[in-house]
Amino acid sequence: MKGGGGGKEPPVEGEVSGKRPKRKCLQWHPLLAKKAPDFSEEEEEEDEEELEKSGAQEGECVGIEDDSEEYSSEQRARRPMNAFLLFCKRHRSLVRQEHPRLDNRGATKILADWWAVLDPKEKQKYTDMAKEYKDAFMKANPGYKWCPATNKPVKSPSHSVSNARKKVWALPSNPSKDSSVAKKHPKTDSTPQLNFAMAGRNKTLKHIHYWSKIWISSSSSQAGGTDVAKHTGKSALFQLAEVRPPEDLSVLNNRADAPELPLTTSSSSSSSSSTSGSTSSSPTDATPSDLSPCKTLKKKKKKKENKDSDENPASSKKAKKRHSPESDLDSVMFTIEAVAKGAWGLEETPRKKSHPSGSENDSEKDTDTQPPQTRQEDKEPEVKPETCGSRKSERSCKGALYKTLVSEGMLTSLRANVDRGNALFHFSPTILSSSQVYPLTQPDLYLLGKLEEEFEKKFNSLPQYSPLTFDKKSVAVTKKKKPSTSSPPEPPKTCKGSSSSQKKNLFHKIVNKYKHRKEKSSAADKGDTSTAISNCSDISFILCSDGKTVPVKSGSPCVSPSPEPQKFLDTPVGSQKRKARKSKITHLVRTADGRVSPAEAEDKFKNQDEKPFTQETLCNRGLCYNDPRSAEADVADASGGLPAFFSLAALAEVAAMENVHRAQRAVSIPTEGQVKDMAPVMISCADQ
DNA sequence: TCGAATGAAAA
DNA sequence: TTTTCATTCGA
Repeated sequence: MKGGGGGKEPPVEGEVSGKRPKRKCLQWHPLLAKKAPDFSEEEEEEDEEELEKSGAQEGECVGIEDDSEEYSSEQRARRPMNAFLLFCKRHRSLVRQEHPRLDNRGATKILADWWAVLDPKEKQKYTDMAKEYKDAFMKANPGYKWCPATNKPVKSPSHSVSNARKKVWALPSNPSKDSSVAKKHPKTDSTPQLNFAMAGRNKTLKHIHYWSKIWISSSSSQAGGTDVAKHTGKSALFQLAEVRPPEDLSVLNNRADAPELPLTTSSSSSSSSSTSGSTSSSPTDATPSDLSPCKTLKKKKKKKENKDSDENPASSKKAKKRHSPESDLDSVMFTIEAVAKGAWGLEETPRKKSHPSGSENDSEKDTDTQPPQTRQEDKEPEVKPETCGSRKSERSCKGALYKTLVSEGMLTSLRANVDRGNALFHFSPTILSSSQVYPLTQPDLYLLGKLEEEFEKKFNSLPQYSPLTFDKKSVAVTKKKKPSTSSPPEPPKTCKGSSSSQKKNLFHKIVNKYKHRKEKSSAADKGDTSTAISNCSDISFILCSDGKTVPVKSGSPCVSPSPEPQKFLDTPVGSQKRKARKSKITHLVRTADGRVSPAEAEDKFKNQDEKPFTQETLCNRGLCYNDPRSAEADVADASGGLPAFFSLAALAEVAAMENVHRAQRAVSIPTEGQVKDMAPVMISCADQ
């Protein structure tokens, strides 16, 4: 089953261990941000050690292992997945199920098709999730750079950066070196140390805290959170518990007054958008930890270039650097406090869970099954917070929480996740094991587990469409796209000439791409012939001259921006995207008079061939595909002579509102039937 | 290790 | 404007 999709990273990674897996970046985990166990077991162990160290030592950095150094250096968090990737992750298995023989590439194509067809609303869900994910990530890793840039830090494996090790959490900061980066970070060892100091469990806690909030908030907002919410709350408690260090505790005490959780705020906002921005500007400025994640290496070029120099983190600058650990602690403290006050609970509002919880008493229901203990525990969660005020209590709380979790089944789930390894955030066994050794307490683990679960739940909550559905939809779209192969577009690519080699690669890629497409398309065609699109969403988006889009229901009349032919936005063009720059690619659309611009036409025409369905079909179905990407679709229309509308996914919503205003000019969109009659309207991206 | 997709960020 | 890299995993 689905398992296919699932992945199976683990095995591979393990092997890789020797080499680095492809991914140099560690997978980012909300909690651990850095520690992902991507690497081999050994690495994992190292990680553990690191963790331990950090945790235990907290301040100290001890280089544990040399290896670790490398490791550490590499330890960059992996960049967060974007909406599409989330979508792929969620649906790849389905695709594979349907098309067992299909390789990932093929699956990816299909997914792309699905994505293209995906209802904007649905897409938005993924987008939101991605955003949330990213925001959280950024918070966790303030200085994170997607691309190390030039960097290259990449260090060759050989060299080790002793510092790196230390850093572990810290900065991997950027080793980077790049000027830009470097500037930001202080770089020096000292820095690392600082970070390091923070690190350890504090950091971990921080992350946890952060995530808890985020998820909680989100969960609350979303339905997903039912149980989760509740759990989350607990998790908060856990956090408290974790803060075992007397210091922390003391802090707590001090902080008693802390108002609400700052994090909370942020988290809430996260949904909106502020996050990243806030982050950067955030008071703490935490830049510090940037992990330069990606820096990775990957690229060959870079590697060669290399790195050595890079290594050093030289960056001196660092004005920002720092993120004070304190701040982190503070946040934790706040959280704790809040928890103690019970605020947390409020926030969480785990109400959903409340049902159950509601019982705590009610819990019995669930618990019936379970041992009596469970019940007690259930209650505890809520109660605990208060209790937790002091250390002792905390511990007790932990225990209680732990129990609770167990009783609730969290534990199980956690394990399950681990086993699966598919969780959105992978908890590697390492972590688990580490937990034992490591300062992380079971509760911590649970907490993590919860978070993960929450995350996963969210992830799971994302709609997952049945292949059939997509097939139907996609079929139409797909066909359109795939056909393109016939003519080699241009390879577009304007490559700057960057390196000839690159060009070659590019060229090669393109060629292959085409090949695949052809194959694929053919295959696809075979497979699905049906064109039923019934499922398709009926909403289309029209791009306004100003670039905004207006959503329209196929059935209902709409306004179009201007009668004039517009250009299409640069929106990406399906698979072709990579081939040609969006901007370069012209989508053609039909103007009112039905003409299509030549260039555009070419591309489209290519596609046309294959596309079986005409607009009618679509229209009939009530759908108008306008995939931005699939210019082809347009083309198809062209061929069909039917008008096509382009739907813009994401932005549409927002734009829509505005557009509406503009509607005056807009031309109403014809219904299917109308459409037929009407000449197709092209929408141009450019205002011109 | 590449590739296939999309998307976000960086150079 | 172009390049990287995030996920997945067969080839």
